[in-house]
Amino acid sequence: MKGLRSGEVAVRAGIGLEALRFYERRGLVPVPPRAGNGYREFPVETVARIRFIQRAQQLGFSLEEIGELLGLRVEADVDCEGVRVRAEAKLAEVEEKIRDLERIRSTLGELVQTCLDQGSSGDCPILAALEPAQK
Amino acid sequence: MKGLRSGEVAVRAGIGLEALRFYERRGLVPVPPRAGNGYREFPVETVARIRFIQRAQQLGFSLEEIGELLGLRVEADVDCEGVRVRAEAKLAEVEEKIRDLERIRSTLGELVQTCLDQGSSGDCPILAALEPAQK
DNA sequence: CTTGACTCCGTACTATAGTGCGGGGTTTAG
DNA sequence: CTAAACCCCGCACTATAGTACGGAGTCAAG
Repeated sequence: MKGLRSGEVAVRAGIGLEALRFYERRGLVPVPPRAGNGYREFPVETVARIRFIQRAQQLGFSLEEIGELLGLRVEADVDCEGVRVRAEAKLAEVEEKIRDLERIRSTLGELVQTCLDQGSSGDCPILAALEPAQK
Repeated sequence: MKGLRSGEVAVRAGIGLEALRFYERRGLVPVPPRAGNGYREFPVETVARIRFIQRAQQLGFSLEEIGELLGLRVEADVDCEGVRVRAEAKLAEVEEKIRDLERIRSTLGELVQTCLDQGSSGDCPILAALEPAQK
């Protein structure tokens, strides 16, 4: 078999044609050889490659980071430690983001509660809280 | 007093000149009158307005949403309920984002742990987990 | 009166992850 | 043989929140 055409790859991986081209330009998907007519002939592994990208994205890695991750998987010898270190860094990032959002959640929750408590008397406590000491 | 000049406003609010122009274009900061020389003369409240924007941003509101929030504060009568409803919606969004990140955190945590457990024997469990059933 | 600081404006660029478009060539089914 | 369906490419555009640039006008000090 000669390989998959772009549309085939896109359908199997569940992405758009344009996204496939985009990944190719970004170097996330190896540039495939061309058939006589200029059509790209993707090796079947390309689909797996794209699924890898999708899963890594779901874990919060950016395309650039995914590129690095893929780069650590060079030739036969995989730099497992490098991968782990990156996963740990991403984990720390995610944890920090969770802390940020928790702070936001509690502030927002308090604001809403205050608003509910006071009923429709006086002025909006939410806007008041956002306002600096009004002149 | 005639009002503040752009640089003055930017310094007091702790933003850049360009950001101020940007907020003005977006309608987040009311278009100020001009002095004879064409310079903008900002009312002092502009600084408070920008601080409002900054705080709302810290709570996760986008500039567009902040625009809506500001719009609810029309004339004398503030639509407190409208504000609360939006705060509640934002709270729900934040909570969902937290849940997403928690899922990510646990997956990432497990991957890292597996990697640490298995030492440097065999292949990288993290990459393996991202890889679909390898051909 | 010149220099430096400040202001104006429109335009373009940054990062992220794609999407959409138009014009062309190719392949396949009827 | 023709028409639909597929493929190619480059370029432009989406959203978000600004930042940067270049040229020009203005203002205050020396």
